[in-house]
Amino acid sequence: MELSVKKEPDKGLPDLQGASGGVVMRFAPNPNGPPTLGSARGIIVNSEYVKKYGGKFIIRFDDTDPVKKRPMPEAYGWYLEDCAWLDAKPDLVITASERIDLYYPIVEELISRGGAYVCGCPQSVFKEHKDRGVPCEHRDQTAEKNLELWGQMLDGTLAEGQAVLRIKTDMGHKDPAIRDWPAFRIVSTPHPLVGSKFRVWPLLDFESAVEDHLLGTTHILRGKDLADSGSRQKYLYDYLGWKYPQVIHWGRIRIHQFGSFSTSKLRKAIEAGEYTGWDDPRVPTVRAMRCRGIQPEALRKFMIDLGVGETDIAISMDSIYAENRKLIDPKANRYFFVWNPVELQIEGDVPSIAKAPLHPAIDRGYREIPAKNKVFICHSDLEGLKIGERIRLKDLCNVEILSLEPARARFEGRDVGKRMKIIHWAPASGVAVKVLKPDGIDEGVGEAGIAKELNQVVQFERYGFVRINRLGEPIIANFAHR
RNA sequence: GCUCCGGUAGUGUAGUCCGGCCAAUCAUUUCGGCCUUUCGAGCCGAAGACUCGGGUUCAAAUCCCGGCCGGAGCACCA
Repeated sequence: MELSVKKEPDKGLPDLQGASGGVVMRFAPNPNGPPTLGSARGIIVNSEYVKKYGGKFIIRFDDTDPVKKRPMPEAYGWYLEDCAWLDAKPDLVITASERIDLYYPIVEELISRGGAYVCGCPQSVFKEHKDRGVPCEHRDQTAEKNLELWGQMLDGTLAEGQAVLRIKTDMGHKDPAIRDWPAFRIVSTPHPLVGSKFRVWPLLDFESAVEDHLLGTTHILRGKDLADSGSRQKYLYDYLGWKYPQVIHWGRIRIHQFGSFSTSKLRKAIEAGEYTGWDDPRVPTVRAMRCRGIQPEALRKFMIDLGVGETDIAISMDSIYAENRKLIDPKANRYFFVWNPVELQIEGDVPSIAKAPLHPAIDRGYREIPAKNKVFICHSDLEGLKIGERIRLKDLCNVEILSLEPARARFEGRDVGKRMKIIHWAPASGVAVKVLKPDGIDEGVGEAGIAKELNQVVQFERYGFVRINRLGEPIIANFAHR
């Protein structure tokens, strides 16, 4: 008898076709800034597939535009740093700008096989040809002529803007995006990494296609904005007799809390001083997340759960925060931080030391906070109090409110009462703390023990999780989430 | 204008290829209760979705056609 089998919900990433023998996958950023959350998705999902099937994970810097998307020399290292932090160390790192002379022999081969030609049409003229679907005069040049012109591109006889190398596809192709696409152009601006070593630079479609072949890439994950690239590149693969990798496209990712962002826009805003830097808590970079105490595992889990759908998605940081909270809640020590502090005078026999657990559920010992007849409480807490009300100062004592302005209270015993309103406080001798949040800055005073938590994630009770980033006066913490 | 790709709860996501086990998964979110010397933590419970219209079929989230909505490409950008 056959048992009916309940369909199991798929966990993790969908299977890749033809991946059983291992995969070679790459993430190919242009290093014109540090990785953003969008890059993190590419880094994480590619590396996760390599972990799943075995093989090689490659970081390839597609830095072939010295002008419009000019690379930042520092950014190459930033990518590697963030990859390591994301537990996605590449097996191989290559940089396209250092490999341009690998591409030139391929061009000659292509020209000889009639797959490419040097086109001298001004951009606007060629666009007309493309729109009408008719070849331009250069398309039928002989291979010899093309080789000669290619040589002139390389040796400087032809100036920037005078010629491009095109891949021959089909000028009558029903999709205008596919018609004879440009593969190389002349750029006289020096490249930030290799200077003026090359003057003829490949465009993305060519560089990426050739590198994917050279590196033995088996599977490509790319944004669906590049969906037409495959159709273009297949012509090149056919001329050369290469086998095209499997391709998966995914949609654009937007984040509610950050709106739409691009590396170049961020760069401008930072240069203009709108943000303090690439790790400003208001910015959606991987390093900003790190400084806020977001754990790499949280990012990994989140990105893997997103999967590889082609739909454009608008996600909320809430899900990342929820993942992160599960990870850091058991790890983070608790401290008191009072924002918008106001003084509370307390009459009577207030204990001179409060003994409070570093964690409510896990035994990690205690912190000792000096108290006295004066403490700080939050202005917002004071506003909610009434004269005569009895409340508890957490881990210290109970008090009865005598007056609100100025704030005064009377010691009313140390035993924890049932159903009593509990607020937190900070010692009069506390340290200044400044919390940088995505939506503003909170300043206040915290207990001195915070200074022992440099580079750690802690929870400020009744406030949220923060990462302590700099000691000093004040101590600087970046806000993670509630 | 030409071309391509999508559309499952507020947000994501599984299921769609190979129709029935889907009165649709999981997470997040929101709300309620319990617990708690912080909390948006924990425990328990609830809310909430197949873009629309036709067709095929005993049976459609799943296949076909059309509409609507959304995204992308048509750069000497990546």
